[in-house]
Amino acid sequence: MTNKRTTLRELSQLLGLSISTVSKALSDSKEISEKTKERVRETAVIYNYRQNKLASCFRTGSTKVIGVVVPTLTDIFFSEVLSGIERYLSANGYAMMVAVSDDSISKEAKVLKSLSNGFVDGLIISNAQETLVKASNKSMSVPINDGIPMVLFGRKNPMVKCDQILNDFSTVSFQLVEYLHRGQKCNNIVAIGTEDDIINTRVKIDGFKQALNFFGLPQTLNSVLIYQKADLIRKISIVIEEGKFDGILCLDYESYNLLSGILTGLSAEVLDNIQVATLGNTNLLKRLPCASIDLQAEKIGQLTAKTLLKRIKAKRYKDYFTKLIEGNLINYDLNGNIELILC
Amino acid sequence: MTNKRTTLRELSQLLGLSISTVSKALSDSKEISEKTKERVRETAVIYNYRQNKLASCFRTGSTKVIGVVVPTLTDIFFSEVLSGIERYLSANGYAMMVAVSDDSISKEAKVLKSLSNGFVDGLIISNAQETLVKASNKSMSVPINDGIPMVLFGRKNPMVKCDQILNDFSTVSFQLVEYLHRGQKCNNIVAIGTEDDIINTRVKIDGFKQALNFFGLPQTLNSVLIYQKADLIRKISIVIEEGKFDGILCLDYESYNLLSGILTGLSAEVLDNIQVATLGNTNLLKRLPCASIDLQAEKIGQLTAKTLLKRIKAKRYKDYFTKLIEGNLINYDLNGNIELILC
DNA sequence: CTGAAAGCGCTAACAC
DNA sequence: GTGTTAGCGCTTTCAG
Repeated sequence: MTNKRTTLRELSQLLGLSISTVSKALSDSKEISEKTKERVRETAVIYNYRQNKLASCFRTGSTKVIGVVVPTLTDIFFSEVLSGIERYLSANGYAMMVAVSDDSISKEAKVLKSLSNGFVDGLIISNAQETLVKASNKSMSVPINDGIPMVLFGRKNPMVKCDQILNDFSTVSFQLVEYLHRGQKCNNIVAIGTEDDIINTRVKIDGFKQALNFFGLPQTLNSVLIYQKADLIRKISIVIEEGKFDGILCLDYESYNLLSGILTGLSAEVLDNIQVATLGNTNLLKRLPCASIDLQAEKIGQLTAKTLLKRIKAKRYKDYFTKLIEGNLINYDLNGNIELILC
Repeated sequence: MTNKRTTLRELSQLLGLSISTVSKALSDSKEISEKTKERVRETAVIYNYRQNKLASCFRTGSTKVIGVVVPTLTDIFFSEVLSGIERYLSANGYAMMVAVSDDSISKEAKVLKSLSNGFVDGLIISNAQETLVKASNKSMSVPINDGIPMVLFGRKNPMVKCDQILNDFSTVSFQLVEYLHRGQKCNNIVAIGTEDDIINTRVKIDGFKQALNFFGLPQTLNSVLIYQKADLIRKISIVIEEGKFDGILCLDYESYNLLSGILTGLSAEVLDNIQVATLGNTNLLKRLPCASIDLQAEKIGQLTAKTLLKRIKAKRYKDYFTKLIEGNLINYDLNGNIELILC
């Protein structure tokens, strides 16, 4: 119930020792005799001593706190990455501050500025859409100027020289086309997606087109449908009605969800002639049986955190790398069974 | 590129002013003349001065950081609450540290201890399942002893005297039964759920049973099916096969998902005779057309944060309240249309 | 093995 | 309007 916390000074007076001795004793320094350490520890417990972290961080200049900035918290990809980051950090004695950019440059700039004031030892960032589309350096210049160790994930930012952990979306798309064509004998494949994450979507489209070329599959203006949600629903419906495609590749979670809604209303006859493949993890695949590539978000989080801690420990400002994470191709059926197809 | 940051002292020497004058000037104190302020600000910009937050927090004793502890980051309910918390906090000049308990007492104790060392001005917690089921005080005693302002959300903890923001799950269940019975003419209703969040599930079952009694609906041993995932799938399948129930109430997201998977395989004939109602927000309702109660997680987050900041500002250690948040009953169809039924 | 002392960078009471 | 000063609680040389 004590509101005022015991300080080192109080403890030292209680014990008849100097502050520095008590400090060393509590941090288990070998300069201090075991007997003294024991006495100090006992008294510390009795008086409910708790180190003032703020003071020690201030003194040592390091907080063991990592700042994480994401575009949103309600997208399962970012939730899982965050989960991986938290797991790795807390296992290594670090804590995590979380801020949200809402995909806006100004909010991102604001939170990065406020995180760059000494409170964090390093930053993990997935940039706002606006920052990337406009190639703005407004938000990133602050932490960069301050020389704060930094790792990016999820969305490539060519303007920033630092480690970046990204999905290998080009390969992911390619693999899904391969699955649809070779595995499911689809010969007319359409890719659908929203405009929400256009930077990554472009990479996915590249992989998709490469695959179409590679397998000698037809490619028209309608082979790639990228629209905003409402328009996409309309376009998909039309395409399905026309019945020209036998394979559909969903480039993001949202388009998969929209597609599911549309297909649910249709007859088994129609459904039997359409194969679906999508990006996404098993938490999301609750409707259509389909093939999917798990983006390994949790793993990305852990790797990102690991990379950052390494950078913090060994401050070398070169040899930055961009790591592309492969996806796991899985087959998901409605009984919840999961089968790893490739790896 | 400067790695060493400019300090107030350096700035003051550069300007030929005292440290305190510079400090006051930068915080726009009215003690300082406008002319001096302008000079100071200019020089600060030129030399890229950035306040050392750690030092000022240490000095003032307040960090404007709130610690948030949740059982998991990958559950959409907690993601949305977190999103609401972040929104409110950042709009009010606060930052957020996030830690995960993984529903374990020891992890919760660990993170709460490390958050209670002066780094945060207040705590927002949704307790670990284990803490609540075992009625353990191991994790909460540390912040309570330290007198850190604290608000709980999502899971009632009767052991802790502080503000608690909870869902009104009893009423939620009642309303869904009312919807199924009065609106959809169901007369044999079964409630299904997992064991993941047993504390809240019990409250939901209470509301469910009250409603059955209130509306004079039949109640048997099989009216409530609470099992672990695999068993639940089996039980649901049996119940549907028997065809005794015309209404199904899903008590959590997971059971809704499982049910969706099971129903998808069935004939339209069977489906037409079953009405589904569930707890959950629109992000989750992507399969079955159904009625649902949105738990307003984002709103809960904002209210929780608001309550905490109020407590921090006016430190009164009494009049703690428990607020029950009502849900919004909505109707969801497969076109993504949402209709507010009540509220 | 223990203690004295400096000081991290800043704020705020108080003096001028 | 500006400067002086004390000190937040801790770590860390350096002396003894």
